This record gives sequence, C-alpha cells and structure tokens, in this order.
Amino acid sequence: MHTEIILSTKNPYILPSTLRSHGWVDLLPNIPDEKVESFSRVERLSSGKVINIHAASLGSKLPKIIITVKHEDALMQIERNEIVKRVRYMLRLDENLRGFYDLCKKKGNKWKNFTEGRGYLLRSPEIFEDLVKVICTTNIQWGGTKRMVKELVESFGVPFPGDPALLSFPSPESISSISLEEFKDCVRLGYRAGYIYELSARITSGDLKLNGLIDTSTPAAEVKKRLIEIKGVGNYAAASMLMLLGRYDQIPVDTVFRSFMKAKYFDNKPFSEEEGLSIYEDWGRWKYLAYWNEMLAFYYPKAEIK
DNA sequence: GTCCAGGTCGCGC
DNA sequence: GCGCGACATGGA
Repeated sequence: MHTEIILSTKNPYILPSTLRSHGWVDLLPNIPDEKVESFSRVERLSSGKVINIHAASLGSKLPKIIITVKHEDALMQIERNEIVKRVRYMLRLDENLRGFYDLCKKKGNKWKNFTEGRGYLLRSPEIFEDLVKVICTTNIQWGGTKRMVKELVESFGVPFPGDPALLSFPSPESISSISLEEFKDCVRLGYRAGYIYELSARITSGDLKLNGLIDTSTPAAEVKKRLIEIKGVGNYAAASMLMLLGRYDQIPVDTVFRSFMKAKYFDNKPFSEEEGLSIYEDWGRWKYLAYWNEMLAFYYPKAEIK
C-alpha cells in the first residue's frame, strides 16, 4: 500500500536545485529519478518498519513537497510524524537562507541573479549517515566514495519488503554487531574501515551521541572540536559536517577548494590556505554557500537552475 | 607499473 | 605547534 504526505514550504525552495547541489543524491540509499528532479530512498523507522519514500515538488514559489510512502502495514501516526521529520531535515525545509540571499543582492554583479530557493544542500536524515559518507570522501575520488557507500548499504542495509533489492542505510548497531576483522572482510573501505567501525561501536555503546551536534546554541567552534575528536574526522571532514549541520561559516579545504581557487583567483599559481580563505571572509556566516555556488557556476556554467 | 584521490593520524622535533 | 611518512583501495 502507499500513502501520500504533503509538506508545505515556508521559504522559497527549489527541490531539483537541492538534489543537484552536491553528490549526495547519488549515494545510496538515495536514488534520483532520471532528470534528478525527485528522489527516493528506503528508510528504517524507529518502529522497525521499513518503508520506501519518494519526494517530489509541486508548484514554484512556495512549492509543496509530495512524499509518496510505500509500505506494508498501515502507517501509525507516530511513523508519519517521523517520516515528515526526516524529509524536512534531509531537504532542510526549515532552514532559512534569507540572510544569504540578502547578502547576494548586496554583492551585486553575478550574485544578484542568485535565485531564491537555491543554495540548499541535500543531507541525510541521520548525522551518522552523513558522518560515514563524509569519511568516505576523504583521500579518495568520487567513484571510490560511491563504491564504498554502496558496499556498506549492500552488506548492512535492511531490505524494503516491497522490493528486497532496495536497502536502507546501515544502522551503527548492524555494523558493530560483527568483529572489526569481519567488517574489513565484507566491505572494502581501506584504512577507513577502522574509523567507521569505531564510530559505529561508540554510538552503539552510548559512548558517543551525535544528536547534540545539531544544537544551534552550541558555538560552531565547539561543534567542530567535538567532530574532530572523532577518529577519521579532521579539518576537512569537520568543516563538511558543519555545512551538513546547517552552519556555513567554515570552508572545507580540500583538493576541490584548492584547484578551484587556483584556477579562479590565483592565476594557476600556488597560494596559501590563509590567502584562499580570505577571499570569502566578508561572507560572514555564509562563506560555504558563497564558495560552493561560485565553484559550481565555474565548473558547470550551464547547470544554472531557474 | 606509478601516482594519487573531496585527508587524517601519529610520530618526532 | 609544525613537518612528514604511512595508510587501503582502485581509478587515471
């Protein structure tokens, strides 16, 4: 059976832009449609029920988000609420980028055409999933990231009863239920296996709680410190996580940043990290969005979404 | 075969 | 607080 849930948006919002904002939509269990205007994924709810959700948008100014849920038994209200919460989180429907849009208008030039409703970056419903995925982007090419995430999902995800080929993202418990040696054998994560295994084990044992990282009353610097305390998370991964947690004042300095900055601002000559970061200094709490969207426009000028 | 990727860790100074 | 090699794996 299936159930439709309709979400309202309170800010300008362009779903295809969110889906194309970075590579996350291409990492399992996310599956985009061919045009990347909607996507689906399998979710294991707290109740244990495994469902398949599909999210699309309808309308333009303040679009409706149409969630189509495929499920076996009837959905309980508490399960519907959880689905809504997760989709709103993934799509950042409760995030307001007004400050960024205003700054774009002030900046003028190319920035004044930055369409309101763009700028949202897709994220995962759980911080654990985003953390694992970010660790899987370190010191490897994108193809490797996709392969590692795929292997994790295929080895530890739970199947959707309506189509057992479709799997959820693994829970920390499913990973830490086997030994590290067994884990290394079934998923080729390279040296990252230890990091992801330890992360899973610490969450399972209750030693590490990730939900506190969302708390907006905690200073970003404190959140970053806690992130870096996680094995396998360094400066780049922590800055990426801050972005995924809705804080844009840090820029992840990686090969993407360096090669883009070198080409765009430094005439292909070497530059220091400090010099690079200073370019976005006046974007205040919106540095990441300025950098990322400028980078996208630089490499994919035709990908502009109206 | 060799190099290195959307880096990070742990060591030695 | 910095510099540097090691790290698993597969694609370029």
